[in-house]
Amino acid sequence: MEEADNILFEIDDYLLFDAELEEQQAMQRPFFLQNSVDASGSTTGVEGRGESLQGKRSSRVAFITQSENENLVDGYKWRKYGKKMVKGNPNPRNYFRCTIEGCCVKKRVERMKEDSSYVITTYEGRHNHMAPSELAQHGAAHFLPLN
DNA sequence: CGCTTTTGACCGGCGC
DNA sequence: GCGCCGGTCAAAAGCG
Repeated sequence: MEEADNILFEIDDYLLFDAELEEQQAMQRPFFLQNSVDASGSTTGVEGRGESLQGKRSSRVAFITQSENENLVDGYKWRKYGKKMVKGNPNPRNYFRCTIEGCCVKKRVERMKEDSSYVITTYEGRHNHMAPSELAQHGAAHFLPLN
């Protein structure tokens, strides 16, 4: 398991926002993940940010991590429900769902086609529950949004 | 025994 | 309507 706490707290933070606010928030801090660094020293950057999802309730954010292991620890528990080869990428895409009952957050994980040492993780939706105990033990409140 | 992963089937949207 | 494509289902297998 790769340690990537700096990044993942930010992701968790982001997912607490409403979809309606997403575009506005993204504009105000377009590179809020840019300088996050995981324990191995890899620097990551935002892949996508709050593109307009008019009409849809989901929020979506993707980020890139240079990592051998694509199973990054983000404090949530996920169940894999699919795997697909997508066009133009020799690497498979994996689909996960949050295991908490009633929580419809999904994520997909795939390696970059240009450089397969990078992992792209895309989160979709908002958790309807707090993050599990590990985050709480670290004082997750510290990372909650200011509003 | 209760979960998770695996994997091909299935499905719906979209372009032609 | 048909086929491609991305996303999801679900049965079976795997695992602690």
